[in-house]
Amino acid sequence: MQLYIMSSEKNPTRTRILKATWSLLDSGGGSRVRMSDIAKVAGISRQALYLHFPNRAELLIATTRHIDEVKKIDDRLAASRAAQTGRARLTAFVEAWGNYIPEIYGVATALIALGPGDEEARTAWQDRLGAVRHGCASAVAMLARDGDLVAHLDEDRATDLLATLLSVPIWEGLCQAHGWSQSDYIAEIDRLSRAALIRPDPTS
Amino acid sequence: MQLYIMSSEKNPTRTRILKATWSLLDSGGGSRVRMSDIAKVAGISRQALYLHFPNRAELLIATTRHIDEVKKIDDRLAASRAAQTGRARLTAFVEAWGNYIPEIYGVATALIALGPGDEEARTAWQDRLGAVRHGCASAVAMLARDGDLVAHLDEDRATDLLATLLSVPIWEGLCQAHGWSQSDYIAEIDRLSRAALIRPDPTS
DNA sequence: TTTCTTACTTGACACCATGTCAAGTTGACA
DNA sequence: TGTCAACTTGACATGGTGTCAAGTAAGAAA
Repeated sequence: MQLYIMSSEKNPTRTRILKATWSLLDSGGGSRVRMSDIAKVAGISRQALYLHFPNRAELLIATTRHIDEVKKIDDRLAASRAAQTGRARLTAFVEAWGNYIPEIYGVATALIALGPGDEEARTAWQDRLGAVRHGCASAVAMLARDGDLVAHLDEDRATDLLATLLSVPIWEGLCQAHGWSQSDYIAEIDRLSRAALIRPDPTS
Repeated sequence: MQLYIMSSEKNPTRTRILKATWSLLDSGGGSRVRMSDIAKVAGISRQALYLHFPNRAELLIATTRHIDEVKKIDDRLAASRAAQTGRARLTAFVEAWGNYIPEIYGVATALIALGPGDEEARTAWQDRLGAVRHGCASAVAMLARDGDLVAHLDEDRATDLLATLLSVPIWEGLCQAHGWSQSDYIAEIDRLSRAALIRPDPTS
C-alpha cells in the first residue's frame, strides 16, 4: 500500500520539475528529452533533479502519476463502470481510455522507449497496462454475463484482444501516423471492439 | 537506384556480421545489443564492423534486407497477390505478412527503438511500413472493386485500419505479451480484419 | 547576532556506448 | 620481394547519465 500525496500542495520545485517534464514530453521528443533540458525548463540545475528523483526512469514514472492526478484518470475510468450492460460498458470504457491516451502519449512514449534496458521503467509501464487490462476484463466479464460475448473466445482471450485494440501503438498508428481525428479513432475502435467481441445477431 | 547483390555469395565476413546481428537480435535483447556483442559473435574486432557498415543504424537496416533475402519475403507477398477476389486476397495478405512478423520481430524492435533520434533508421522502417501499406491498399482496392468494402470507410481509411491491425505492436501484444500462438494470432486478425473491412450481409 | 539546516549551485569526474583515427600485422597474389 | 586488402590493437572524442565534494543563500532557532 502506498500513500498518495497531492503533489500540487507541498514541494513546489518538485511540482515544477514534473510540469517541466510533462511539457517537454508533450512537445514531441519522447526519448530525446535530456535531464539537462528538464532542469533548464524547471529553472534549476541538472544535478538538483537528483535531489528529487533518483534517476530518469523514476522521474518519468512520477510524471505519469502526476498527470493521472491532474487529469483525474481514476474518476474517468470509474465513470465507465457505471454502465449497466456489457455492451454499454464496453463502449464507455473504450471512450474513457481511448480519450485518455493522447494525454499521456508523450510520457508513454518516453517510458516505452526506456523499457528495454530499464527494468523499473518496464515494470511501471506494465502496471499501467495492468490497470487497463483490468478495465477490459470487467467489460468482457459483463458481456459474458449478458450472453453477449462472441462464442469462439473465452474471457481471457477476449480481454487480451480488447487490451490490444486499446493499446497506445494503435492510437499512435491511426492518430499520429495517419492523421485520424480523435473522434474518428474512438468511433472506429468502438466499432471494431464490438465487432471483435460481441456475438452477432443473437436474436435472429 | 541501387544494385542489390546476393549477400550470401561474396563478402564472407559481411555475411557473418549480418548473421551474428540477426541471431543476437532474435535472442531477445532488441536495443541492448551492442556493437561489441555483435563483433564478438562474428569473431572480429569491434572496429572492423565499421569497415563494413558506417554505423549501427545501417547495420540494422542491412540486417533486415538480409533477412528479407533469406526468407524471401517478396515471393511470399507476391503469392498473396494471386488471389482473385478481394476477400481471398485480404486473407492471403493477412497470412503472408502476419507470418512474416515473427521472423523480423527482433530486428524490427531494434530499428523501432533506434527510431527516435536516428533519422535514417526511422526512414528505413517507414519504407518497410510503406511496403506493407501498399499490400494493404491493393487488398482494400480489390474489396472495393467487388463491392465488398464496408460502407463507412473510404479506401484510404480502410487501408490505414488494415495496416494498423497488421502492425508489429499488435503481434507483439498478442503473441509476446499474452502468449498467443501464431496460428491463433493469424486466425483472429483474419477474422478481425474481415469484420472491420467487409460489408456485412450484402445479399440478404 | 550567531548558528544550524535545508535547498540549491558549481565544477569535477566515473561510466558506458558509439564512432574515429593512426599505426601495426597478416596472408594472398604478382 | 613488394604491395594491397582485410583485419587488429590501442587511443581518443563525444554525449548522455549519475555521483561526489565543496560552497552559498535564506530562514528558523538559540
